[in-house]
Amino acid sequence: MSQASIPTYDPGEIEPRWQQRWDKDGLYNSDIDTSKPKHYALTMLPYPSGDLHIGHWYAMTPADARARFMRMRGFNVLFPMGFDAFGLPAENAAIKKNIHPKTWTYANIERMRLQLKSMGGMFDWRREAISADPKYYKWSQWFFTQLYKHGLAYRKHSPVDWCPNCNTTLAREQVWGDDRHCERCGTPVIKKDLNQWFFKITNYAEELLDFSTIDWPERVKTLQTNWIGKSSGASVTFRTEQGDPLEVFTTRPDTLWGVTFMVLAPEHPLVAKLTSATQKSQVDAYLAETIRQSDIQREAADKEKTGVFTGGYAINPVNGEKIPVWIADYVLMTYGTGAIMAVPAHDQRDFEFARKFNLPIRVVIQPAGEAVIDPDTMEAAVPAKGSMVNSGELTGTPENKAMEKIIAFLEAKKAGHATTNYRIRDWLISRQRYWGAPIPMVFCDKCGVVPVPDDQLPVLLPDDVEWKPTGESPLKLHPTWKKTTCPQCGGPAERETDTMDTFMCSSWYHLRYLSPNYDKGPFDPAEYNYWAPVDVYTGGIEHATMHLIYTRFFQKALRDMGIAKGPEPMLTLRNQGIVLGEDSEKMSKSRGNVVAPDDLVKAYGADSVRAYLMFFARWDLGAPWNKTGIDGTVRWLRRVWTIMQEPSAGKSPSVEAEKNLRRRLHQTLRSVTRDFENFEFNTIVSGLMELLNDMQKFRQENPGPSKAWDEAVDVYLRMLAPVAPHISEEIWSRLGKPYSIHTQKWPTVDEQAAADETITLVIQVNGKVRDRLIMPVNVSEADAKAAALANEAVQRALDGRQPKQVIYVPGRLVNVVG
RNA sequence: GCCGGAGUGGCGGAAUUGGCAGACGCGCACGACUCAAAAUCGUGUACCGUAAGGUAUGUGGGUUCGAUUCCCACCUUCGGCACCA
Repeated sequence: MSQASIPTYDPGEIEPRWQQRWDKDGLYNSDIDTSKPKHYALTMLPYPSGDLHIGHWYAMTPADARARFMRMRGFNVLFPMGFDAFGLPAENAAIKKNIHPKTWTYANIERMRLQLKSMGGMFDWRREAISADPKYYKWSQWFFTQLYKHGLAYRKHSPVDWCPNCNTTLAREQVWGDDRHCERCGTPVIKKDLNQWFFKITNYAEELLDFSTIDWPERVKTLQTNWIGKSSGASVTFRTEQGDPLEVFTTRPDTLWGVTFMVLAPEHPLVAKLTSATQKSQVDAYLAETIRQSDIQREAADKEKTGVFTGGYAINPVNGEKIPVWIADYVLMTYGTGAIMAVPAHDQRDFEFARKFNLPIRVVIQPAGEAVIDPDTMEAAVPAKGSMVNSGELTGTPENKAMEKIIAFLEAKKAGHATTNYRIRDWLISRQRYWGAPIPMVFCDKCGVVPVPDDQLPVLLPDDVEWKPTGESPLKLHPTWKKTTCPQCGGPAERETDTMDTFMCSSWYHLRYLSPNYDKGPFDPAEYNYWAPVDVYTGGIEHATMHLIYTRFFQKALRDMGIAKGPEPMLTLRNQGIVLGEDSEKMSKSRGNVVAPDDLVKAYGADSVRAYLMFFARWDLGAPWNKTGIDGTVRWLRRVWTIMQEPSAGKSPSVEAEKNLRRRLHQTLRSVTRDFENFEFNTIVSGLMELLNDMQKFRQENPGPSKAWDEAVDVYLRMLAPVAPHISEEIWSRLGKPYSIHTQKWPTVDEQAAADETITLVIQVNGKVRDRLIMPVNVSEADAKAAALANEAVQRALDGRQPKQVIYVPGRLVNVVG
């Protein structure tokens, strides 16, 4: 057989053929097998938007390669796939094209499933779960009622964020940026007062800060930590003149003697009672103005302070002083207690307010050794670092004792105590949209709010609905759907007409994958006990303070309700970056810079696309797409194709040549193995490219039969298999090796073969490289130093000077200092 | 303002623990094959310099025999948070 008899590499023929074979053989079915360690690998489930995007490929193919690697390493790997099928885009597309959201969604799923299959992934499709499927959302609803029964779901009338474009409320996590825009569509949100369902994620604020049992990226942990926003301080209770308790939260209770006024949020419940007759018209005018302004205007940090005096006073519990109470919109009702004690000497915001309204300023913290601060001439609040002064019986307390002493003082006076505040708010779960899981609650005039009993779940989403948005839940406008009977008393009742945030569905999908058809519970306990938790989770960082915080909350809630075990749902998390368009901008249809994976597969084959996506950027960073770059991986796979299949004929290699080949082979195996473990996909491919270059050179010089060559081909194909599953399977089969390459063992590094026999000894003078010498690996220190000192380039660089010192790093270098 | 990521050739990037900076690939240039082109193969490719050599990992310092790597102070950029008490 000559080279001419090796057919041309034709991925278009090879790839579908193997995909069908694997499918037919159930090669990627994962079943419980207690004889093997399990490995649950998961990528964030896609939304069925219509077409598989290059971003999906970028997320999924390296994850698939790693799952395959783990399988070859002897793990029983589960790598499932499904669809986050509820959500707004379905409704929006349906409105635009006048098709039912369900039709649109399921047609897209069909399409995307085929596209996913073209990737050659090792998905176990028997485990596919679709969140819009009643047998799925039955359990989303069941979880809702469970949370309700355990006091973790509640309904509250409050001001909430509303997206006027999406026509629905949003959770705080789904409102982004300076201009407080909707995370989905970018429209700035407005406030509305509505009765909405919430999940008590705040109950878990403290526990969510604990990442000690999981291996997650620092970035995600930081984002979540910032989001949770823990601050420690004290709760201090002032009293109004009328005797009402007026509680504030402060991180600096040691500045209590510096309080010269108090400020309430305009919405604070005590405002009306505190307002004096003379101030009433001013207060009312301010309240009216505040309501008129948007949140964005109100919360702009650079805005000049505004506010009015209520005419009322409060008593400072530490010294009995009577201090004026103001209202101002820089105090937010949504944080702390909606009231603050103002310490203008040591807080810049309070300082600005005091200067503007001529309120007194009193310094109560004095830095050691600095000039005494004059409140009349100071131009900004001074940092409260130093000993307490002007603070009654606590005057003189040093900084490091201040907190401890003031807390004890407050507790003794029963005026306050140490406490912690969190920025995170409860998760608003209600959505005024059609294409979601109905919230399974019933309102009865007699019995109040009643959860739908388990045996009446799921509460089915009706198909015959006017799903165009009106600002009201489409289910509310359905003529009959909401009418029901009370599960408790049997009397007439109405259903909740809001649907759930789709992040509810995605909070537990990793559990549904385990047994998507199980009907006695959300998941089959046998499957759960074997597979859970997720070992490796991969996806985008944009979910750091949405999905990734919700799903952690969900796991903790399930654990506390006795439904699941363990504190965390996903043990290891890795984020991929973003593939930008060739113009370095985010890919979008309107920019016309979208790269379509289908076209790439058609032009180059899935294996080349997979390899290129792993190779072209650091996976965690992403990069702009480069059209010509893929030629590199295409050429590489073509060369693999011919070199691996070239029959042996001619001169056989020397023992030395074989030894060198094996050394390179096993060194590469070592690095590729390590890189797979570390999610360093780009160097896996470059390592394989380098080895191929070496193998090609070897083969050009030694085309004859060789055991080492056969070994190299065998090991090379195994290493290639996770990256390029089709071509490796095809060559493997054409070489007459047993089906399937994907069930073969990952090769073991022969450390002896991988060991270097010679080293390149770097010869430096004063840290600058002057020469490189090939030396035996076991060269003695004396010999290495002697060789360096005798070196011509070293002598030239020394220029007659005597070496002061000679540094020897075994196996690496000699540095002559002189 | 606070927190975090990232700054290395024309481009994407590589460099176990502080020890050969620029692997691998793209692009480019030249050459081979070809009537020609594509494909393929080969050679070269950080910068300055004819060379010896010198200069280079965002900037400026420091530690060290030796720094892309460690420390300090900055700059740029991306992301998050922010009148959060």
